Amino acid sequence: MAQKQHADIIDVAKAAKVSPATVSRAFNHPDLVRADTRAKIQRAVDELGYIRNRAASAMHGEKSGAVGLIVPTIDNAIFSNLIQAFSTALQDAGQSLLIATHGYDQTTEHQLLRKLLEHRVDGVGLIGLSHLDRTFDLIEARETPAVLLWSFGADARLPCVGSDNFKAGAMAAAHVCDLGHRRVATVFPPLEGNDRAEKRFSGAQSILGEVPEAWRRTARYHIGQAREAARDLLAVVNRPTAILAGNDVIARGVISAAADLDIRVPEDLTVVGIGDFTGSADLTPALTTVRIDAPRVGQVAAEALLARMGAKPREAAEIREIPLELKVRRTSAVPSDACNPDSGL
Amino acid sequence: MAQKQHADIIDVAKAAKVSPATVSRAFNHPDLVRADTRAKIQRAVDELGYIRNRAASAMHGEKSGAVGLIVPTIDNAIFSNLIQAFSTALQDAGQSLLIATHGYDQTTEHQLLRKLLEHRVDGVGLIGLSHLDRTFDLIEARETPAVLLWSFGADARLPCVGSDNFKAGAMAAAHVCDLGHRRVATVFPPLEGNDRAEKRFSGAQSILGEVPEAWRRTARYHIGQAREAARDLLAVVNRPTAILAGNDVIARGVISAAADLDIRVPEDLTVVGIGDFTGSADLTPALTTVRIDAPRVGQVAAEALLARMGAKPREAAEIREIPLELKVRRTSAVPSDACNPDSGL
DNA sequence: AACAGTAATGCAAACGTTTTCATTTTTCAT
DNA sequence: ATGAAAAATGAAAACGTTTGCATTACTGTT
Repeated sequence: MAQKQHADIIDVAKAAKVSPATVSRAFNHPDLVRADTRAKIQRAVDELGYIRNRAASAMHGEKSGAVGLIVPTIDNAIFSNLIQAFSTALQDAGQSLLIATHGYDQTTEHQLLRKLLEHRVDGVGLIGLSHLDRTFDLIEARETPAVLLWSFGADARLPCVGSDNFKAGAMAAAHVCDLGHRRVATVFPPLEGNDRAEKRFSGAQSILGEVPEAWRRTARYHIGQAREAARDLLAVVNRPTAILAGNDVIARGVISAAADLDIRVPEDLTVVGIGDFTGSADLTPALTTVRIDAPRVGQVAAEALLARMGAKPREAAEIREIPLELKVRRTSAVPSDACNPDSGL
Repeated sequence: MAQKQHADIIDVAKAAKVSPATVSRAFNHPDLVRADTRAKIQRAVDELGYIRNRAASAMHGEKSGAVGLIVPTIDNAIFSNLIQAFSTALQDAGQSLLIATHGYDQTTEHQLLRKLLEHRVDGVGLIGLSHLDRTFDLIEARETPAVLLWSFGADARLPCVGSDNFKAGAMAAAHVCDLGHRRVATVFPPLEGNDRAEKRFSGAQSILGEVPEAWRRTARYHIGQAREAARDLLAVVNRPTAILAGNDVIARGVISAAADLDIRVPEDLTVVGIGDFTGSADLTPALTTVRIDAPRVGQVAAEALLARMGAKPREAAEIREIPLELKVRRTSAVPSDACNPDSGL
C-alpha cells in the first residue's frame, strides 16, 4: 500500500489540529502564531519526526537558507581558516554552506557558480578579485547577493572584503629593505590567474625595484616545491641575503632549504612570508611575516553577505579593507657583513 | 507590470517550441529526447539564461544533487585534506557539497544533521565512529545514505571508511619500543568525545603498558598548547627519551619545545606523530609518523557514499579500511646512552 | 503504400510548501 | 455586555518541476 515515506506539513497540521498554513507560519513567522498553538505544533512535529522541506519552501520564491562559497582549494592553511570563519558566521545566522572548489581554474569556477545557482543559494562568496566576465555577468543577471573575499580592491566589480595584497607585498619588502638588505630574491606562486600573488609581487617590486629574473623563483603552494626552488636560489656563490616568500608555506620551504644548505636563518639569510598562517608563529625560528587576518576576513565577509541578503538588516559598507600587520619575529635580521656588499666601506 | 524575474522551464519550452515535459527530459534523461530537439532546447536555454531550479526538482522526490558533510572543524590540516578529496570526488560525480562544522560538539552535530536533512541531501558524511544515538536514529529513520569517515571500526553502526586508530597508536608505540625506548611520554588531545584520540591512546598503551599520569599531557589541536605541554614534560631531571604525540600538529609542538629547551631531536629525544599531514615530511628534521592517507579516505568515502546513493551502480563494500603506514623519518632514533637506563650495563 | 512497432513528445496531475485574502477569534475600552 | 480593532487562523491558489499515460511521429517491412 502506498504509504507515505515521511511526515509532511499536512500530517503535522492534522496531528496538531490546525491548518497547514499555521504550521508553516509557526516555522517562518513564529510571532504570527499564538504561543499555545506553537506548542501544539511543536509537539506534533516531535511526535512525527517531521523535518521541513527546504526545497519546497525555496520553490516558493522563499529563501533557500543556503549560501555558496567557491574557493580554489580547501586543503591549505590559507583558505581553511577563512572558510572556517565564514562558515561559522553563516551557521550562526542559520544558513547552510554549499562549498565548491575549482583548483584555480576560472572556467570551472564559472560552472560551479551555475551549479550553486541551480540550488538557488541566497548568496555567494568568491575568492579574489579577478573572475571571468561571464561569472560577473551571471551574478548580476541573477541579482544574487555576492561578496568577494580575501583581496581588497577599490575597483572591484562586486563588494569585497579582504586585505590589500599589493600592500602586503610592499610591507614585506619594506621590512627587508629597512633592515638593510639589498640582495633580495623572491619565491612566489605562479602569477597568472592569481590576482593575489600577482598583486603581492608588484607590491614587493614597488619597493624593491625590478627583481632580476635570476632571483625570481616560482613554486606552487607546496613546501617541497618551495624548498627546491629556494635551494636552487641559494646554491650560488653570490647568493641573496634575503628571500621574500609569496606566502608562509613557501617561506617554510625556504627555511627548510636554508637548513639543508647549512645556511643560518636569520644570521645568513632573512626570510619573510606573507599570511601568518596557523603555526607560522610556532615555527623555530618563528616566521617574520605580514599577517592577513583570515578569520576576520571570513567573518566580516559573511556579515557583509548576510547584510546584502537582507538577512541582517544593518547597513554594511560595500567594501571592507581588513588591515595587515607586519609581524616581526625571528627569521629576519640585519644582513651580516660577510654577505652585504653595502656595508663594506 | 509583473514581469517574471527569471526564465523558467515553461519559457524555455515556449522558446524551443516544445512542451515543458520535453525540456525536463532533456535535462534528466537526455537519451529520451531526439538530438535535434535537444539542440533546440539548448539554444533556448542559452538564449534565456535559464538555470534549472534544483529546489523544484528535489520537491518532486527527485534527488537534490547535494550531499552533506559534517566535520568538527575545517580549519586544521587533519580534515582539510580529507574534505578536499571528498569534495572533489563528489563534484566529479556532479554533486554539490553542503558542509557544516560543529566544533567537536555532538549536540550541535545533531542539529546540523537536521538542517542538512531539511535541504534533502541525497547523502551525508560524518567524521568518526561515535555519535549521539539520536543522530544515528535520525539517519536510519530518514533512510539517508550515510558514511562515517576517518575512523575504521568493524562494529560501526554505519558503513565507514577510514583507518584503525587503535592500530595507529599501536604502530607509533611499537616503533619507539623497537627502537629501545622505555621511558615514553605522551601528549594527546583531550580524549572524551573524540573516539579517534581515544583509540589511538589505547592502542599506544596496548604496547607501552599503562603510561604513568606524570607522563601524560593533554593539548588541544594547537601547536602552542602542545609546545607548552611538552615543555612541561621535558623540564624534569629524569625526562622521557621519547614522546608519542596524538597527532602531527602536537608533534610539531613537541619539537618546538625541545628546541626551546636545547634538547636535540632525535639524539636526545625521539618524537613520533600520527597523521602525516601536509608538511610533516618537510619539517626539519622530517617527522617520523604514522601515515593516515586522508585524501584516499575522502575519495573512497565519497565513492562508497555515491554507491549507496545509487548514483554509482557498482557494489561497494560496506566497510573499507584504509591501511596505515609507518613513515620512519628523522625524528626517531635509538635512545642515547646518557638517557637510557637499560643500556647501562 | 500500408502496417506494426518503436521512439519522441505532450497533457495534466502531482510534489510540499508559502502566502494572500477572507474569516473567525480574541482583546479591550466603553 | 457591546462593538471596534487587532490578532490568529483557514482556504485555496500559487511556485517550477517531473512523470505516468496517452498520443503522435517516425522507422523499416512486406
